[in-house]
Amino acid sequence: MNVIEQIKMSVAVAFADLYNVEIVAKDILINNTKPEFEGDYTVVLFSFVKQLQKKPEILGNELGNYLITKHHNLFEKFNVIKGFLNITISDKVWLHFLQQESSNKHFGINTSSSHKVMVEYSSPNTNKPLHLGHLRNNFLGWSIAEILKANGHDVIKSCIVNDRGIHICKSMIAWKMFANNATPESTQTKGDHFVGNYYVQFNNEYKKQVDALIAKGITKEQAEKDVPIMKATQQMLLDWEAGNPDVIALWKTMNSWVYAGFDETYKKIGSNFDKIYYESNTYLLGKNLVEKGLEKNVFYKKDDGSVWIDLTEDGLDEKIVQRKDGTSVYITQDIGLAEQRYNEYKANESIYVIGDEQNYHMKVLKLICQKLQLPSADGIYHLSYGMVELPTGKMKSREGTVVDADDLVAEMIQISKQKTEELGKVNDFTNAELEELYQMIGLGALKFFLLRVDPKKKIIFNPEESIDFHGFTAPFIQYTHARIKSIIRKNDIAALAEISLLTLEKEVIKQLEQFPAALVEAAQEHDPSKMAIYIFNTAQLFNSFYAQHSITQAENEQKKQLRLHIAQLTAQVIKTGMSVLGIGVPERM
RNA sequence: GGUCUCAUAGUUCAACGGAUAGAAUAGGAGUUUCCUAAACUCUAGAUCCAAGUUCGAUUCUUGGUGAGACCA
Repeated sequence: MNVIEQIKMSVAVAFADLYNVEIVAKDILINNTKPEFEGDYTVVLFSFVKQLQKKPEILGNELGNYLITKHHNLFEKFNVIKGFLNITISDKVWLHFLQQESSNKHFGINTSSSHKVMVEYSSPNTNKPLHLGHLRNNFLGWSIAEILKANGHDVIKSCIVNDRGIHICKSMIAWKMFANNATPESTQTKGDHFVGNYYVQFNNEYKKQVDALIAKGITKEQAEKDVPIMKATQQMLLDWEAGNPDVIALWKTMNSWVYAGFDETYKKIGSNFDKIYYESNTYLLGKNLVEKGLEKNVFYKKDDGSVWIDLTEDGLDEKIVQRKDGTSVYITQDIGLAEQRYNEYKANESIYVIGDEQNYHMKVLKLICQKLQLPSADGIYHLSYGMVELPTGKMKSREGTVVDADDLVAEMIQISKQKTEELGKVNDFTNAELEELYQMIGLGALKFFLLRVDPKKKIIFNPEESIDFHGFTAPFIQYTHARIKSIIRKNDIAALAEISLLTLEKEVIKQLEQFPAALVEAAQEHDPSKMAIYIFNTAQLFNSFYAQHSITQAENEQKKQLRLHIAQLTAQVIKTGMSVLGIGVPERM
């Protein structure tokens, strides 16, 4: 049990013992004591004042005396200021903790849980390459999966590839029209970019054709429907659905190009999946559920034959689930896929990492699943995240204002190379080691930049200003790790002695002791930024300690050993904490 | 039109209803005979507006303003 939990428990017992009132441990608020006051942790007492009919100061003193007397192993002293009971934890507690964990490679990792979670993320379209927004999605999804794993859950990473539909046909049509049988190989182009170029070309041609029709006096609306290229695309979609061999063959070929490109990108950024679903296999799912819904009177049929659900009682709208021609809509497919995945994996929880533009859609999805009484329904969780925008507004692939994922990754690696060379600290590295280091730092900076922010908030990315390598960044944390490792390489670690702690020594240990709780919180909140912030604070605190107190040249051997233990555990916490964010930490940099 | 998000230093981000609102960066001033200065120390600087609930509100409620998303 961690220190905060112990305080809560003993305060709850104290309330029962002293005043005969029952207070649940989790209702007791414990804060880090502010630096300007003496103490390690603070119990906030205001909320109990009314119930106990006691002045805060008196309550604090009675409580403090009780705690000191009953738990003299845990608490050393206390002071009371207004309604705040500031408690100093005994140094022995910190030393004991450090003794226990300083060489534990799995500190903070939980291995026991019966919870099974599926995390769906990435879910790309196969008509264009990945951009910065996809990177946020990938990093978030991958990280939350790792955070859950570190909490002992059984995690399945999944992905639904949007590999069919009108947008894919657009790329295909444009390729047929303009490519002259060019291929990624023949043009030396990465497959996803190659296909994406034809998607762009489609839109250019489409605009041209629309303008031509408007010039002939046709209205804009009509022109947009009538243009030959659009008609051809729609016909191609019908042919695809009918299984036309030529169309299917082209579709398979072009998708395979895209997958080759995606694989390269995924490999580089470290995304991977345990299970990949393809929309072309799942888009017909859910039809049987429409029948079931009608039987259960969850859905109703309109006169034109379309099927709807009325969600007005839940504060939402009426929502169509099947068109009058019998084709299903997105939501129906999603319900069908949810059911199929549950049958396959029986996960207790299903996390969808999807942008906040789909908040409404996901709310509806969960609600319908609940009304259909699907067993997976209550476990649906939408991990919603804000869009990545440019200073000029939203990124639009049609307008060419997207920040390409491959380009950005390459740029970050290039910058880290340049900075590393300027500093010249690793000139003895082999080329392979250098490449690995550049990648670790460049990608780390990028991942941290996207993960350190609360997922639900949008991120403004300014391409003019490159992502920082100083301050609240991954390189700062990586650097802290490298410095520690440098010391550890040169010094042997021996047993800890019982000595008193200086303020910064204690502060670092106290921070480290909170790591398991931080990992739990990040999982519960489904929020990697909690971990990013925690790790940064830890590194920052350690750096202050490092600047203030020499480790190798400590006052005496006991102090040196103490600090070596602190350093070792700090490095371990940084390594584990960064690893769940998908960021590596170097031995040297 | 309806629903939902968001609004904090110049900028980018924190803050379970708790003490004088924390960081980072940019600005100003410093630190290297000593473990890696991608670091450290000091300094200045902010809760969109107005009511309400509360011992206490950046946080909760209501109404505005501004930005965005979604639903027809």
